[in-house]
Amino acid sequence: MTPWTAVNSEGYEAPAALAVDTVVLTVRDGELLALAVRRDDGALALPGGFVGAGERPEATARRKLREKTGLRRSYVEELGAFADPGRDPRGWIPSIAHMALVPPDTVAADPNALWIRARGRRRLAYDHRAILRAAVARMEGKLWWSNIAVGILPGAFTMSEARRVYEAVAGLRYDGATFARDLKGTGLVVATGARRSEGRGRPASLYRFALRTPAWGAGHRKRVSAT
Amino acid sequence: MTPWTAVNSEGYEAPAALAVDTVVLTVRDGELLALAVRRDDGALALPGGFVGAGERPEATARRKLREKTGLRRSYVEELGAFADPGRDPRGWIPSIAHMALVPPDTVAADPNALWIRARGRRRLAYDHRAILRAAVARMEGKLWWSNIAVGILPGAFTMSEARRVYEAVAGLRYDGATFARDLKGTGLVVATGARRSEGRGRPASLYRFALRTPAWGAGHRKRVSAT
DNA sequence: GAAATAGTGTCTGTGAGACATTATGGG
DNA sequence: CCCATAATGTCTCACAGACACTATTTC
Repeated sequence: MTPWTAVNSEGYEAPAALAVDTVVLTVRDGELLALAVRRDDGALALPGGFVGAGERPEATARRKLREKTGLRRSYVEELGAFADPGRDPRGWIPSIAHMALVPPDTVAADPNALWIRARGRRRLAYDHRAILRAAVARMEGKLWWSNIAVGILPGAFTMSEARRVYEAVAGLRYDGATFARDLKGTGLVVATGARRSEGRGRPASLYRFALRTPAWGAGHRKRVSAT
Repeated sequence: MTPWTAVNSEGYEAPAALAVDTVVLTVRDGELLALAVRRDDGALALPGGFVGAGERPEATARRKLREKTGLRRSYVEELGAFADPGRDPRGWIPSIAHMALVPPDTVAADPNALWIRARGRRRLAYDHRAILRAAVARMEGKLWWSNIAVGILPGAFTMSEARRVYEAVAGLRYDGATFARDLKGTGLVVATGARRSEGRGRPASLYRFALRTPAWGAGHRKRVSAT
């Protein structure tokens, strides 16, 4: 295959296209999962596509996310640019990497899409393993300082549900009592007043995030260790 | 002026170019400063340029930094992509924004370059004010968790010098004794054993960063308030 | 009532912030 | 000698982590 090329109206070589690749993350059964797409040649890649002329890259990310999962209002944030020469064998194609967070019950609408372990060692096409690693690192770093988990947790959730998500993302175990105290202390969540019974045991109070848009909690001590 | 355009070999519209814009930061007289370049039309802009085919964007940033300041080995990190349509009137030109940190004695080699207040309200061309704001926010957020200040402080520095830089970046005042204790506690700096007399007062011990490459300190409490 | 899960109360170690005190130089 | 700055020591408050104990539900 001959690589794609482009020349601009000034006569200089230009990028052949601008791509967006998205790390779609969720938590299921205590594990951090990422969405991958099996290409025609069998290789796995992150969901992505080309930015259209006049389109914002985040809009491209949301468009592709909708195609693969059907979701319309997910948390999406930019990870950074991946533009090293040779990253895409098709030619000079910089990619703006994004990270999206989706609820655990999200089904892969695309038949070629599947969930893989975000911390696994699966091979991915292009430089997509580096992008995946960047997303996991970003997620770990921001978890306690923002309402980033809003994208994974449902509208109302129990402290135990939230704890399992936080544990999966951070790769740590938290004490239930301490976790609830600290998460409430961030000011990012509020009690709904409702309760939910989950099989055996005392019903749990339900909480929701005070904001469903990006926000930061008050200054709290960095979480470095856990039970 | 007619906008630049580009079409790739597949027949689709492509970006007219890939740009890099760099926020060059330093601290002088207790103030956080950024390098700006006066264009022919009189407007101020961040130093930047186009990424060459086969060039890594960070290499472009370093190349332009060298042209404007003569510096070769500065701390440079990526801020993110700025690619909204219409951000550049010349056409579809995404920009990979970078942040560079340079010592206070850096002179602007380019006669059109000047230092402006990073937190000031000067108008900048394109979307460069947004890029500048992103750089200041990144700097504030990372200061205590990394040796990012390595780019601004000289090879050997006193705790007072370091404190003035940290204060300018964070926009806060720190207690001298507490600052020294905490900075030493990060494990990012080591004492050289030498001392330096600065006019009146007891001579100060000199320190240097243990690493001059990007690194993170141990988990420490977030600095949210100060004296 | 037993088991399971939710939630409360409390103790402790650590570290940030503040500040008093001592040390050591220059004018 | 006086002043200025550096460095040390220490007190206190807040909070993370741990864990004992109570509460409320299902089986």
